[in-house]
Amino acid sequence: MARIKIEKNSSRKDVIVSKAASLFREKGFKAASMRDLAEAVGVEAASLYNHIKSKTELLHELCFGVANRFMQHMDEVESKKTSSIAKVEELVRFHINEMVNHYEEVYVSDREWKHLSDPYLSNFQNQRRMYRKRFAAIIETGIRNKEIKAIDAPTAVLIILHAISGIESWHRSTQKINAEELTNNMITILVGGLKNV
Amino acid sequence: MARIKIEKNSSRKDVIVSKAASLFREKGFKAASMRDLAEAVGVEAASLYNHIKSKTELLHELCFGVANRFMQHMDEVESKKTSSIAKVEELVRFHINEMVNHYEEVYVSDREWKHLSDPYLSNFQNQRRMYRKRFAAIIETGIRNKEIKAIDAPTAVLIILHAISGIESWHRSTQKINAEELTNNMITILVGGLKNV
DNA sequence: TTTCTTTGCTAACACACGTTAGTATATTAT
DNA sequence: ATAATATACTAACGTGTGTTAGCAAAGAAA
Repeated sequence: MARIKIEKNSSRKDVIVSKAASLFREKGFKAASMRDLAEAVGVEAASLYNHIKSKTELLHELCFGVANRFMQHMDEVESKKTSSIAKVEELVRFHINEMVNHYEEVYVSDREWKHLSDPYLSNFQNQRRMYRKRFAAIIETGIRNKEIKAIDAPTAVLIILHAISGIESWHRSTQKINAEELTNNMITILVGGLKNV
Repeated sequence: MARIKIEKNSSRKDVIVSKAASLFREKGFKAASMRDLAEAVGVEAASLYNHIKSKTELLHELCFGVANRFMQHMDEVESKKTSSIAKVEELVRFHINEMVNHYEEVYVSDREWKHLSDPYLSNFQNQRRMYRKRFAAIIETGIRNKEIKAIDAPTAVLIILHAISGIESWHRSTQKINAEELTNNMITILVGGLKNV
């Protein structure tokens, strides 16, 4: 009888959620079927329901797992007593790091949240909006301090966040530069471009 | 009997393709059903098939329509005798313009091409790869000319293209700055950030 | 008006989907 | 060893999907 193999400190549900992340990333939430997922896990489709409530729950788990990590990091950054530009850089570094090392979950959370349903959907959208506002507020402070160029802060946030999500292409590309180099390049362009000189 | 209303110089198929764009954008290709589309068009689902071959054909139409426009523009830009930085700016302006004025099609082409199937899929992916290579080549020339900062060109392309696709968020946002202002802000950050000073 | 073509309709098909019920088999606790 | 629990299986359900067949009505051409 096939059995889901687990590693230490991880439940069978964790295994399912993780496989779901890579499947949802590859095919999209709607196009990925529970039978696909079952096959990836090595079990029959019905068996999955001993561990999870529904397909949608998997999406919740992924989206809010990612959202909570980002929110918590924002809390930490805001409470620091560093310059605005340093805060921006730390936020950007965190984003890049998440995108490089937790690619599948972050990607899914970013692209597939549309398929959440209320009240989760509204909740998620609010968190996103809030995160971006807080990010923009940091940039605006930097502009007032003359650390940062006088630009439209929401537009800058939009550019930064989407640019980072472009690391998706990096993951797919065959001739990858290494992760550190990628990070440095992105920091140079994104953060360097903001600095007042 | 309901009839698809057409405007001058446009077929009924055009109407369907256009409605498909906004539906695919809103729900995603897989989640949007032909019955949804039929309702948006104002007709029964089966009637659509008097004008189109399949659901997938709609996606082909959208993806390659967009891809061809971008490719043709790249041809034009490459053949000009202007500086590299001017070429980059023109490419960026074109992208922004397309994203602002043909939002739905461009968005769908960008996010839903995964659901194409071979040989269309490979064809589309190749076109994308080529486009990016040609974009990167322009930047590299600019670097050799000392017009542009010494950065990793493919990374720069990745950042630029994804940043622009972030205009999606601008479309969804309630307090939009106007399109011209948005364009100027993006040009400032993206193109300005490349220039060697 | 009559004929031909276009465009719409209803009905239905075959299939893939998420999920549940009921049951068997491992693993863990007593 | 026995009982209890966790996990897997097979079978099937209802639903929604893309699409086709066959027929009706509308518009264009004669």
